[in-house]
Amino acid sequence: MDNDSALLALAALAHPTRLDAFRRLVQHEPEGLSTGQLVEQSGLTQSTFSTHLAVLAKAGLVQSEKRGRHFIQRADIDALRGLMLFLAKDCCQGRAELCEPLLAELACC
Amino acid sequence: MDNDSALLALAALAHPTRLDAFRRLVQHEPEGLSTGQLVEQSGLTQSTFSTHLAVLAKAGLVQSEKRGRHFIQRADIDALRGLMLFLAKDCCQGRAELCEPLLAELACC
DNA sequence: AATGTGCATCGTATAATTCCGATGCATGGA
DNA sequence: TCCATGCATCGGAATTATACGATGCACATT
Repeated sequence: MDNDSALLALAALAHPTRLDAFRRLVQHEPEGLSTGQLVEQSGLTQSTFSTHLAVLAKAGLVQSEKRGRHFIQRADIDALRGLMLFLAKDCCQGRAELCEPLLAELACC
Repeated sequence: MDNDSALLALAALAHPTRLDAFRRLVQHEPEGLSTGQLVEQSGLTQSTFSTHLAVLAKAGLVQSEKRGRHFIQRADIDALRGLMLFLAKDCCQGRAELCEPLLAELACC
């Protein structure tokens, strides 16, 4: 993941509605959720939520698959992983001692 | 790190100038960099950069320490770690299989 | 005490984001 | 074929972010 992609991903997640939707999608991997279900839970208008979804999609964090009349939205775990690796590089490059506590905490899951 | 703090941190990093400054500060841990050095490299006005720095500080990602007439800025690695753990929880909660590749890639550093 | 340096903050102009209703398009069912 | 559903997209209004110059304050030097 390059700098621009990371910026897109960070901006996409830096909004309550989008962060919430993304988390819900991750929790519903790998089945995904329909756009309607996400809209309903968000409390926003369908059109408003649709633009939020487009931001997540443009950042590569969410991918949609057409299933009949519905769209199934799915979180792209690889993209999340890419973002985390990008952030990790910031603190790990040449200085592993900064990241070891992170690895220790991650190991618990 | 709770949801609101994560949103602040994500928004703080979701800007080219701030992401760049934060990365430079991480690379200069633990000595830090003076505000002036950061301003000079950013190519922006001192006042503009100062507001960016305030955003990072409000998000807890950067802490400043007064040293004479200068301010030494330092990246808060714990805050970065907190953000990464927050993101990791999204993909690891109850589903470790999603995170194992992440751990494998992080292990290299 | 007087001056210069380093930074925060205020005021303001411009750009971007966010939100909604309205509209349009494609699909599935009557 | 005709209608209803699910979603994207357009247009516009309100809010927020971004950038700058000007100003003010604190500290160090002279």
